[in-house]
Amino acid sequence: MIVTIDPSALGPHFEPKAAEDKWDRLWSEWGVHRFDEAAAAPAFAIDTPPPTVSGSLHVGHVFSYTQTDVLARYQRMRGKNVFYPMGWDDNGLPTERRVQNYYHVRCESHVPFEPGLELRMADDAARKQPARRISRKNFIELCLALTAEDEKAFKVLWQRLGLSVDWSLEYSTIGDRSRRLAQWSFLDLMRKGQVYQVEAPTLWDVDFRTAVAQAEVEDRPVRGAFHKLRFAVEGGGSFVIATTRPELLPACVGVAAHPDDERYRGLLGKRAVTPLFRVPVPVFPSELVDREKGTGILMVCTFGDATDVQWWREQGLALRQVIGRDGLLVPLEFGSAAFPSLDPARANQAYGRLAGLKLKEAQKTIVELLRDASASAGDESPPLVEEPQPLEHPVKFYEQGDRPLEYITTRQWFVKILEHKQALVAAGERIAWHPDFMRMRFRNWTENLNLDWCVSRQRYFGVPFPVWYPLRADGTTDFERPILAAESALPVDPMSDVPPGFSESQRGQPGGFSGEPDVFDTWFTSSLSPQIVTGWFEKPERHKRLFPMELRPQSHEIIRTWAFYTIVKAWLHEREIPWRAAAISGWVLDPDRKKMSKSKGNVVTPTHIIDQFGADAVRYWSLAARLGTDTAFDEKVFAVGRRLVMKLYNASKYALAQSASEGPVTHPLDLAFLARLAETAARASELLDELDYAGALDVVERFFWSGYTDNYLELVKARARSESDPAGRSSAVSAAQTGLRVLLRLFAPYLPYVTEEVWSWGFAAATGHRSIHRAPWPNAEELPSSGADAGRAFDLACAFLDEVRRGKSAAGGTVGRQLATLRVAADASTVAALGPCLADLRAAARAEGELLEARPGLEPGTFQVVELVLAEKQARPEA
RNA sequence: AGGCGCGUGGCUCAGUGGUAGAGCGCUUCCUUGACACGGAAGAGGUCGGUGGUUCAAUUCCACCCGCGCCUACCA
Repeated sequence: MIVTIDPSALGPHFEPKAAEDKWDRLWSEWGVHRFDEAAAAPAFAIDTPPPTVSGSLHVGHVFSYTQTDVLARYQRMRGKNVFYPMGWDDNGLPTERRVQNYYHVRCESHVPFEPGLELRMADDAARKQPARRISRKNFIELCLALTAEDEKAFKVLWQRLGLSVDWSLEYSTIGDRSRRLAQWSFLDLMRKGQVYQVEAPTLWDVDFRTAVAQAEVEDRPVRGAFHKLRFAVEGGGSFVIATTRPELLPACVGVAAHPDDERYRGLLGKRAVTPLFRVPVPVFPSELVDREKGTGILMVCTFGDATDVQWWREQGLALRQVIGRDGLLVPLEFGSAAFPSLDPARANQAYGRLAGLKLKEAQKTIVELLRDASASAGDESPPLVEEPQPLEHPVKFYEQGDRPLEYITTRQWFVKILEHKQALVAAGERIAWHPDFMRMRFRNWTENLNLDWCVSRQRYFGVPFPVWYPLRADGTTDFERPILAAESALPVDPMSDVPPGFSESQRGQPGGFSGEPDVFDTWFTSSLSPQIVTGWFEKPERHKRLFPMELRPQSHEIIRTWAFYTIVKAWLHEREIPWRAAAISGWVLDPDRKKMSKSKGNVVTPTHIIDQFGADAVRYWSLAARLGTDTAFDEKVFAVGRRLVMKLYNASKYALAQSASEGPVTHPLDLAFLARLAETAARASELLDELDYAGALDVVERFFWSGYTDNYLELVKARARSESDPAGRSSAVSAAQTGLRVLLRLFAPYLPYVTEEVWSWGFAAATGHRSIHRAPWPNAEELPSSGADAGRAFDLACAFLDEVRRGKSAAGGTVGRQLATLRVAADASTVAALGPCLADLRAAARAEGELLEARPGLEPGTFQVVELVLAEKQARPEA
């Protein structure tokens, strides 16, 4: 197959923007990226990460999403029916925060709904006023409006990058379908007994006023101080504990020491008496106490940390919750059964100073109180033993929060995961992680779980629980008998919808009902992305066909959240893994090797980079980076990508400008070239099958530069326009174009625009595949079978040319310089092997005569310039 | 503190049980007929350190050092 085009009709350079606009339009028109519901071809389903649209766009998005796209495009060319959806993760706190800031509003559940409320972005003047209070329904409307805008911006970027997403499969995690499926998931988990609600100490963010899950917690180093407090012992004596949280002293319900610690053995079983509040608390032994830390004996409070919760449970200690949901110390009265004190009047006086304070203020105040008490107690037994000693220690924060998390007793819904630990670890082992060591992240996290999954959030913009509660005759809520929504009614909002068998007038009335005000953790919905896209119970046939999905691409920091919860859901609902393979991408780092993030202000926006270098070049940068590897942002790599695009464009222009009569590839050099190309294609396919797109790109690119443009095209240039050797000419042109046809397809997943552009010049019509992206991936059948070392003649010719170029350069000549004399030595087998290629070698070297002479002793395949004489410089003949 | 990953030319990164690779940058040269948004040639590395296994180690093993990430660490 020989195609001849008129190169003068083409511009000197590839124009990315024009090509991108044109092909985006045509691909959409032709449905190139559509999943075919009816096709018999095997499906390849990709569980794309729905990006959080309220974040800002940056090059990190470009990076990982392009890496997914290249695999989608490859599979499509392999003939797979590629299922490549895109979703938007819009529900959750980031959106709430963005809406609050953008419109300067706050959501309050009791504020009545204002129909038709329209707000604009708040200006400076508006921001000086207190935030406007609006209803939950209005607030959600604003969230939806703003995320719709954000989603548009993302979609524009995805399209500019050439992501071959099937946009007919677009979804969002707050959309009707996602809400219905999330609520259905909840009902299914209820049915299976995998979800429960309990009133218990839970990780709580006092600013957002919501519970959070273990996965959303991170440690941050915080400056604090050890305070040494003296406790009295009932019956006489005293001891000193060390604490970083003296403000929890009123919540102290016990004292713990190590059972083998000689210093405190005598105290075990007695009761200690707290300073200031004079509350007697039990002293008990625990192996968990670190004898080296502090004074080796500590106070147990409700609740300072996770160990306090554990001791409280194990020892059956009293509950004295002093921290409120808002992070302020709650008002309370000592002297009752819950707050016994040997001196209630004094305790109440002390606590009176603390109630209503923020934690930090409370700490300051209590230290003052202790100091005063110490002054009046004299040297004998001061409650505050010495001045606080500063230290830095890790403290748990909600990852989006600003103040430390507290354990606060609230009623929350949990999904059982602890009892499935082993099964979940086993499920993780069945997934092919790329790179493989990422499976360790999953295993470590899963094995070390110590809390069930808290799925309820006291927030607004999220998927509501499909649950109501009956109200007793006395108006109290009966949480033990939740009323579940009917499956056919989903999605429901219990705050505005009415449970079966009730009427709206009974809302909040004794004997009536109340809606569950909480929403799901956003991961509760996001973890259903495979079910959302495949259709699950709505489209059981399609779900069966696509689930488990083939591929989940995502980055490593959300293995413990998104990957983990998705595996949890697949297991709990269907005893299945959600996908067969996970491709874990790295991060984009700024040039100083810091992770790019909006908060650091080091974000590079992708749009101007695409304007400057073109989408293909930007894709090249993303695709040269291997899975799991972080990459520093470096504009030079975009330039390299652009260079490749230009080279591909120009080499194609040249190859397609050749003409010859149709004829088979017969020349040994051409056959050898195609043999090496066949090996390259085979190797690239192997690597892509292992998801190693970067390795495949490296292989293809190397062959393109060095094999195709630097050497092969130079070697056959003369023969390809020979008037005297029509068969040789046909062979050369045919091989050069076959090579191009293969290389273009090998590059197509990486550089979709330039390859499509070139393909359209002639190959589209000649092959009958109007888009290269639906053309078959190069396979062994279309290239001459490569026997053992079938490519040797090509390697030798390249090595010869290399040696001649070196010799010319050393002699002060340039590549194109004619040679008066050229004699090159090689061993006899090499000379013999190159016999049929001599004419090509002469032309490429710009030399006459025999060129090659056999010399014993030389390594086969190596060449040695014996004599090289530059010809006189000739004026170029006028054209 | 544990786990994982990384340490290769100035920079970014491939790679391999048998005399070190690429791109960028650098030096020199070239507007030759696909390409100056290009091309040719060249300089540049005791492959983090110390031991071990081996005929042979940058590659395998052990230990150590440095960096990064994940997890744990709130008394």
